[in-house]
Amino acid sequence: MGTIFDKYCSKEWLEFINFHKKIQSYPAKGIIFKEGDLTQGFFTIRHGKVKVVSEEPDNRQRLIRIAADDDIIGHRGFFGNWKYPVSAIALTPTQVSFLPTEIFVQVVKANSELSYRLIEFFADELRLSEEKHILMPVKNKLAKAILMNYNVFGFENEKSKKLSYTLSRQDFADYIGTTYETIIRELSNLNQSGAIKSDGKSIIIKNMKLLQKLAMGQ
Amino acid sequence: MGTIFDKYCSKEWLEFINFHKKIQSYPAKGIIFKEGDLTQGFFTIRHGKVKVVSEEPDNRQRLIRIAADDDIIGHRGFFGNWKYPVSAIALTPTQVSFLPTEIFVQVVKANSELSYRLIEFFADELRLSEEKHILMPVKNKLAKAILMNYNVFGFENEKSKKLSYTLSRQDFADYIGTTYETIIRELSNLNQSGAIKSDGKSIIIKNMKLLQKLAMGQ
DNA sequence: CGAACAATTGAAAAGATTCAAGAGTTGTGG
DNA sequence: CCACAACTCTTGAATCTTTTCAATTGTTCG
Repeated sequence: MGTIFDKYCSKEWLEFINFHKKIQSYPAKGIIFKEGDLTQGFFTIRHGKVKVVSEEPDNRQRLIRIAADDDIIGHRGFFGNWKYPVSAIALTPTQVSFLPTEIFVQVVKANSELSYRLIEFFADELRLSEEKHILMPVKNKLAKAILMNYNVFGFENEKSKKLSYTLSRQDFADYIGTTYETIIRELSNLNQSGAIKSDGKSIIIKNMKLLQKLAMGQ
Repeated sequence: MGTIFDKYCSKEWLEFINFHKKIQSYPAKGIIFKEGDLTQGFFTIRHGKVKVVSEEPDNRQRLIRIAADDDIIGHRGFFGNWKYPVSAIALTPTQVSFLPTEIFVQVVKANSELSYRLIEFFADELRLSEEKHILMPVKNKLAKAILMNYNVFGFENEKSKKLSYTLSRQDFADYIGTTYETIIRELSNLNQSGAIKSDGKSIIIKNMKLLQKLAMGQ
């Protein structure tokens, strides 16, 4: 466990990081950073749940990613034109560690193990992003999105199999690239096929195997 | 100009690379590496034109990327489960430099400037991939695809404004995620609006401004 | 030349969007 | 603590875009 820094920096550099990092808190719906802002730094989530979104030309929102404890956010603002290409918004009350850009760059350039892992991290993000291009009916994409919701946020408890935090219909729609009406209809489809039980806002996973099958496009 | 190695490795390491690299040639439609194969190494294109594709569950093809002289290919096979997640296929007769995996990893770990640039490269690839998720009608996506075709392969000559190599209807369809019939229909749309002139297989860009506007979703 | 492949067009069908109207939830101020 | 506003969720019907299937023409290469 722990963040990528904890795992791949030497003790000395970790102290350097701890000296420079700032702890910041945000309420639900709080904006951690905003698309278009100059890249100030790099964030790791201490605890909380966050969505990363991007504003579309047609002022639709696109949900890029969700993140939870120990995940990093803000990395897309690095290495390019040094503006955040996306916004990060807290879904629940969230506490983050903030590391200023120049400190981060210094740490990366000095820790070859860390920079090697960062290549790996970006390569994984790239793979995930490419996977989203696979063409499937909304039903299958939704199954995939629910599994992502589970993978990142987990269950409330093992027994209930209820997601600890369920994305809104609109968030699912923004992730998949469809409308919330369509999400609602497909959600009730998944209900009928017994894959899930959607109870008001929250979702209970009834048949994980089926959901995984659907997510693979079958 | 030159490859990422030429630009960011010391002279000594470049000699090391030159000692270990192998020059390989492929005819048009030749397979440079195949999805699912264990990652053998890393390629830079000496000259030629290449498409990177992935096989879908529904045995459709997805076109991930096109690449030309000095571009790198095969990098998606690194840093994960060490299998190529995609195939690379020559579009025209192509010559590549091949660098075995272990040599590449050795070079990356020893050249911090190179590894920093590789993070940058992957971050750019990620940005490009994310951009493809933006929802647009096929017409606009096609405009974007034609511009990509231009950006990577350029014109035959500045005067004619004819693409030096035009992707097939099927390739455009595989890139955008639609059918070739739809591409044909939208291509004739772009013809009528005066953005392009499609002359048999090849495309002439008539109105670059209009094409760029469409590509931005307007 | 002829076979294989690439491009084109039309018509019917499928899937998703849009618009519209209403029900259920949640949070806040009086 | 209730009431009202704001927000989220749900359902139905018409419409639109794209796909699918089918038939045909054009092009290229051995």
